[in-house]
Amino acid sequence: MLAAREQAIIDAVNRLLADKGFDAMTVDEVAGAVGIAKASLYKHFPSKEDLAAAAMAHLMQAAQTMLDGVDTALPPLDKLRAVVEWTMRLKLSGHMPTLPSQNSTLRAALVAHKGYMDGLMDVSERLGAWIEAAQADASLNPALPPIAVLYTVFARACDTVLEFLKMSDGFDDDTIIALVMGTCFDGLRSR
Amino acid sequence: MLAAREQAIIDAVNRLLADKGFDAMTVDEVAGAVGIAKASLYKHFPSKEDLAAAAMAHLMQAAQTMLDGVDTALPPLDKLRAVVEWTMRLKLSGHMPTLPSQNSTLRAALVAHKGYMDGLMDVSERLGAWIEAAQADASLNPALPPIAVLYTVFARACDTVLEFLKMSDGFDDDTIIALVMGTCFDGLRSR
DNA sequence: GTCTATAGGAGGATAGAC
DNA sequence: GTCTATCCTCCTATAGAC
Repeated sequence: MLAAREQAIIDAVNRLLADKGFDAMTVDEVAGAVGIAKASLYKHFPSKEDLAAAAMAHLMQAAQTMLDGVDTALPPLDKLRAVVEWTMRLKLSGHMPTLPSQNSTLRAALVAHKGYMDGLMDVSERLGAWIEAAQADASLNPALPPIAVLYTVFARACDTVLEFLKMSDGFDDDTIIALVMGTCFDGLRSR
Repeated sequence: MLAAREQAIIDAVNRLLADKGFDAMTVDEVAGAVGIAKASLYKHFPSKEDLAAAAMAHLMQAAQTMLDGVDTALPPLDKLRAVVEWTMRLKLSGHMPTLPSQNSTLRAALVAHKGYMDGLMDVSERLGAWIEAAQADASLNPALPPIAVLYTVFARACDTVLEFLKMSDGFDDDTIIALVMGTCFDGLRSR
């Protein structure tokens, strides 16, 4: 009941963060989307930053669930492909919250949020293991530092190419996914 | 004299936009950085959005100058590499202004700014010609729609991987450039 | 064109009743 | 825990003197 309400709040924050970003999102809008008063919102979450942190923690949970669902029999490179595709579909469908990387009070709220940090660590470690496995079987370029690969995967969540291609009509979501998956794993050059 | 002052304003805006982004940048900060009163600023530029548009127009001019300087004897793919490298070095050095892509009043100011739009068109067309030439000689993957390649090049200006790698110490700028140039053109997979 | 001073409004957060 | 009403700070923009 209380959990259900808080989940509704987090869902609204997720949508608004994906739509307009943290700065443009107002607490009034969140309250309006949930259908409660702003003061009630502040009984559940003490600040706007905490709202965003809760949404990001929820995103990490979703990521963990997705990782759990990846077929363990797949070659490691294909596991990574599945993750990148999931990330991009989330973004294309308007469910990927975006945060400004420069805002320091926001970063403070994020690192203070145990659920978010634990989720992020877990996701990073599991992806890191797949990356190293993919480099060990030489399907992934072994010359790349694993951390650079990890960040490149994470960056698909912020990729402006997706929205640009979505606006320049003529591409449906599947085509966009195929294109950006191609440039991500195979690069721009001919093979 | 007036031009010099306006150039100083634009330089300050450029730095602040690169540092904190449009929303976090305040007009007071811009005035303070230039060393004039806020009201004086508004005699030169009628709104905060116009400040940003002027900065972006200046960026387009810089891009055009850079394109002029690219050796015409280079193969088209290497011309594109030079552009991507220039973009990333600008970002790493803190001179790449970043604008929120969702802000509608800001977009209106941008499309209303003739200098910016003309510069953007010119840059896009010249890059487009290089992209098609690189696909014609098969150095660039001919299966990719040129517009997708163009956006992928533009996106290097917003790439979060650069700042992430810069923060996770152990990489200097040249190493970061080499890594991201590699993933951009050659992809994550082994060749 | 520069300044000081201020209008005007948006938005995060809170008081206090129920 | 929900509401209404309000506080207060910050920020864009302008008025008006010099």
